[in-house]
Amino acid sequence: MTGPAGSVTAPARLPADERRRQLVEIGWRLLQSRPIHEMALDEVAAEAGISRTLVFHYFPTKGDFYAAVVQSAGEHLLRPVVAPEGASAEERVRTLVEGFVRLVERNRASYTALVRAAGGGDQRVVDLIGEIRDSLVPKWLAAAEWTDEPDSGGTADVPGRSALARLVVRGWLVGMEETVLAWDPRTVSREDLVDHLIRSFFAELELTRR
Amino acid sequence: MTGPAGSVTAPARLPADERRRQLVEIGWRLLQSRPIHEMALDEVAAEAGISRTLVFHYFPTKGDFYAAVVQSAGEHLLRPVVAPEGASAEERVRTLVEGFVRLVERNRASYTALVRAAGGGDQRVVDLIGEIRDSLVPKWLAAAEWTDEPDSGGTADVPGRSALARLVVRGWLVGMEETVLAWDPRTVSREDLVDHLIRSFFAELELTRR
DNA sequence: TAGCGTTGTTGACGGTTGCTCAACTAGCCA
DNA sequence: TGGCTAGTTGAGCAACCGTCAACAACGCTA
Repeated sequence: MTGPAGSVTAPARLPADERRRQLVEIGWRLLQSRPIHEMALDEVAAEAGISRTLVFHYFPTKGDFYAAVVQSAGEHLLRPVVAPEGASAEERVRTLVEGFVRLVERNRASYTALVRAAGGGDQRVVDLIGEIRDSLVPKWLAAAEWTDEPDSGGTADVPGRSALARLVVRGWLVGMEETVLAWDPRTVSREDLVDHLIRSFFAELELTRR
Repeated sequence: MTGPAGSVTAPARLPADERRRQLVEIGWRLLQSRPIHEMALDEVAAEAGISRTLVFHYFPTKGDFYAAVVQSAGEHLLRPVVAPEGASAEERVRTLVEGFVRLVERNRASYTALVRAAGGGDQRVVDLIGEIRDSLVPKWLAAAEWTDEPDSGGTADVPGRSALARLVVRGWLVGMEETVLAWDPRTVSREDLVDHLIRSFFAELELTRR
């Protein structure tokens, strides 16, 4: 009903990759206002000023489109959360934690939308979010300067204690996600939250040592 | 294609509450084989041997039905996880952790289905899962014999340090959920997992103390 | 300029599903 | 017999996913 956002004239003829990017960008924008399974491809098409059929031309199925959106969203959201190069373990972890808290503070809608998408039903999307989480584990382990004990006998088949560490860090990350999302600044100060998360991370890691 | 599970004859005329229970039970069963938003009410109706319309008679909307299913599932799954009365804090927490691990081991499909439903889109369902999680927090705090420090000045408006404890436990619970679900017995032994979770819980709690 | 292939684009159609409405039917009591 | 209550249903509407065959703009060659 409302005219297309960009050009008011006839829908421009776009090269494939640009159209793809445009659609993903629109999907990402829409995802922030409604849960993923309530976003109809009709809406996306209308927003882009093209026919629904064209969307299916670029993304053979709804799930493919959602997967592309989630993938892109994950990258954009998590890119700014990085640990500084030359700093102590404590300082690096602090930077990561604060980066994440800031991310949630600034993009709450986007982030919950992304996480919520994990349950959206489409298996590809669920797996994708799992992979994104997995990819975060080494980042955090590296920030804490955690090194696998070489004498623990870790191999591909018989992993050492690091398997526990990775598992634990993954769980801790999800817990932190939940904690920050459920956090109410009126009952717990930002400082207390960040401090606790940092110490909690190191404590958790230390517990896996023996 | 396959005939109805129960009676082969004409669909029995059931009293309202029984029909409700039957439908919820069917929904619960179906939920274990497919994600929640892929479960069509058609299927539920067919399984019960009644018309789709009748389902809408009992549950005015799809969301209402899902909410009922999730509610019931949550209760059934978590009921057996309880801490023994006269035991040490350590022993009580150990029982809870082991109860939960056993729950996941035995009902992996059901449990993932339940958790996955948290992102299913319907706001009622999301809230419901949140409430279920909230309801677990006091259970775990009690098991650890955690008492709010009376001098910390906690009131309804200005909660004491216990607000942090509750928040942290909530996050920890979600993390544990994730950890146990992602756990692979071939790389981490059951014993190591349980031990770590117990110590992690107490450590986390202790960290909120100061 | 005409011809032709490549590629972005579309309208129309089919099938499924959430949800509504008016009506039918089985029991039960006067 | 009549009538009320309560469980149940078929038909139909609207929204949405996905398919198919065709149209239209652009580049290339002659």
